[in-house]
Formats: sequence, structure tokens, C-alpha cells
Amino acid sequence: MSRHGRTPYSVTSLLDVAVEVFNDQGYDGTSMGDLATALGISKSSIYHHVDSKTELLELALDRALGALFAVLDEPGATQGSARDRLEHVLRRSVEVLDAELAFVTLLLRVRGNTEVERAALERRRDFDRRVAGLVRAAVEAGELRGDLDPALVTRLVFGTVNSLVEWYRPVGPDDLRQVSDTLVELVMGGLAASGSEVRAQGADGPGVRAG
Amino acid sequence: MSRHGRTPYSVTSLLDVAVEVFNDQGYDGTSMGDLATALGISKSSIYHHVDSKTELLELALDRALGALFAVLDEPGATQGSARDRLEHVLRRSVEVLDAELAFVTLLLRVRGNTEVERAALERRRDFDRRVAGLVRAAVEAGELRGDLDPALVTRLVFGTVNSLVEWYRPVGPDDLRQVSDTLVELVMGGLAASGSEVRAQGADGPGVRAG
DNA sequence: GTCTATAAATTGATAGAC
DNA sequence: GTCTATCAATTTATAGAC
Repeated sequence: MSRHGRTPYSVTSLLDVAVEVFNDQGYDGTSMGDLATALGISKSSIYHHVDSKTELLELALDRALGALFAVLDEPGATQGSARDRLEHVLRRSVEVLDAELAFVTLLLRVRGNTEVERAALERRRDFDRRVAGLVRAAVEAGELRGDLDPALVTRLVFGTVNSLVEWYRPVGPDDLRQVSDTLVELVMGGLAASGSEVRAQGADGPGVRAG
Repeated sequence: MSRHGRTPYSVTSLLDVAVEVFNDQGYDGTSMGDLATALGISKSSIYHHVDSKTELLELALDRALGALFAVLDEPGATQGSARDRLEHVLRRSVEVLDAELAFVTLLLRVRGNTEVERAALERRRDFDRRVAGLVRAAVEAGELRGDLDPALVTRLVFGTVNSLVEWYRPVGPDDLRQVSDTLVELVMGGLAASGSEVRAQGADGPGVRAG
């Protein structure tokens, strides 16, 4: 404890608080004054730890991106059948989202308004491209159905994963497992009762541009 | 044309431009000056059409919510089997998202920071509850598999739908159809090649709290 | 590592002319 | 319906003491 009666902040512990506030109020909706209040220190004290509000964002986004990319280099993502590798990345992405929920939430809300945000968006696109490659490989290996466009399927599936940040708040030790199991079941097996056919027509067609 | 050389704005046409800018830069990240620049008029001219920046947000959110709730009252959502009603709501939600993309995008990014935003979030929760009721009814009728939690499935499926706003930008007339077909196929039938089993374990367990 | 005080710029909104 | 000019409040960031 310092003589001010509280454990002094490190960049890391300060960032934990800041990211929570950013997620609550939005990055743009959060002033340095808001952060100071949440931290219980003065505005100018924040500048002892970081140079700017932007640097806080950059540190937070780096942490989220680092955790996500690490998944792609795990043995489970580089060895085995394409389908098993895809399922590994799916499941581990949900786990990273659970372990770094606030940081990933912030990452997924970035809009590309500043240079830092654009750099983060570009790294996210890299991640998506690598996952799309896995889906394509699994389709080509006959391990996933071949009548759906791999790029579109990748977007939809990771849209499902990413949407977790909008509501997932783990309370019990089994919550993560229930969510990742249900998500994998849904993505792989679908929702229809076994025996009932799916009536939608084939979905091959022209590509759809992602903005 | 007015004597200033441009068709004068109505509240509606002004709102169209404003919502685009809000989505580009974020609502909080957009100043009235930014809007004035995008509109090609002065800041104070905006105040001739609306009383405040907040009113612009409120009008936009009302439009998105109105379009979504209208789907729930369509014949296809109130008649027929629970599964058909669910599929109707799914497909039509994607169509509303396509038709009102900018407005729905703005709605889905609302964080609940102000009274207007909190009211919009509450109406969104109403929508989710009504859809969850459809899923539950379909499960109870044996029209959807019964081993997945209906509330969790609803969140995941509408997470998939809502994630479309992050990348869906229709260019051709068939884009909407490809996306809604693929989405329904994926949700109902899953990704696994027919004949290959899904290996994830059962997903029943304790509930997960939504924040 | 934290503080008070303050600078310089930007913000949402208003007044009043045309 | 739009403009210029302006206000009061807030914003990010800095200076300098302890």
C-alpha cells in the first residue's frame, strides 16, 4: 500500500479497470475523467502510466489479438484432420473469449476510426483469413458438407462465436463448457430434430462483398 | 431545389445521412460538427429539424425496432408449426437487416449509456424473449432437437443473424438470398458432412446468466 | 505515484439575421 | 431552411509541487 492507502496501479492493473469502463460506456463515450473516477485517482495520474487514451486502447487490443492468434499456433490447430483443427480453433476461441472477455469485447467493437483501430481491424482480418483456410481445407477433405460457401460459413460461424461477448457472463465453472459444447453441437450438427429434413434451397451463388 | 442549390433536408433524409455517420464513427465519436460536414449544412441547421443529437438516435432506434417487431406479427410468424414460424422469423429478420441495414446496425451497437439507449435495449430484450418462446415451442413439439437449451440456442442463433451487420454489404440481387439460405441451412442442418457424427458431448447443464 | 491547477481545443446547443 | 457568431461546459493533456 502506498501512503495514499491503496496498492499503486501498474499499467496492467490500470488497464483492467480502463477496459471495463470502455466496454460499459464505449471507448469514445469514456473521458479520462470517467477513468480517473473509476480508478479512484486523478486524471493526471493516469498520464504517469500511459501517454494517452489511445495508448490504453492499443495495449488492450494487442492483448486480445495476441490471445486469439496464439490459438492458431497451438498443436491442436496445426495437427490432425482439418475438421479437428477447425473444431479446436472454434472451441479455443470461445475459451479465449471467456478468459479475456473484456479485452476481446473491446476488440470486437473497434470501428476503424483511428490508426490504432485500423491496425487492429487488419489483424482481425488476418485471423479470419486463416480460419477461412481451415474451413476450406475441411470442405475439400470431405469432412464438412460441400454445398455451402466456405468464406460465408466462416463469417457466420465466427459471427456466432463473437456474438457471445454481447451476453456471455460466466457465473459457474460449467458455464463455459455448456456454451462451447452447445455452440459446437449447433455449428456441426444443426438444430433440426434428427429425421426432419431441412427445406431451404441450395445456397451457392455469387459472392457477397464484406465491407 | 432551394436557393442554396440543394434539395432541403427532411427529418427522414437527414436521418439517413446521420445514421451512416453514426455507424462509421460511432454515435459518441460523432460530433454535430461531423454531421454538419457530412450533410453539407451548418451545425445550427440540424437543430431546425431535431431538438438534439439524442433525438436523432431515438428516431433511428425506433425505426429499427419497429421493423423487427413487425416481423413477429406477420402471418408466417403466427400461423403454422412452431418450426415454420421460427424459420419465418429467422429469414425475415435477415431481410429486415438487409432492408434497414444502417438502422439495425446502430441498434445493435447501443450500449445502454443513456435513457434512450436503455429503452431500446429493453425493447430488444422483449424481441429476444418472444423468439425464445418460439424456439421452446418448437422443441416441445419435437420439431427441433431437444438436447440443447432453448434460451442458449436462441442467443446463439440470433447472435449469428445479428453478426451480419459487421460485414454484410449487398452488391447483387442474389446476395440476400444466398446469405439467408446459407444461414438457415447452417442453423437447421449444421456443418458436418452427412454421415459424420458430431463428437461434442451433451450440453445440458446449469444456466448461464446474460448480463 | 499521486496531487492541484490550468491550458488549448472541442463539444452540444442557442441567438438572431436572411 | 439555412446561415454566422457565440456560449458554457467538457475534453485531452501538461506543468510543477509533494
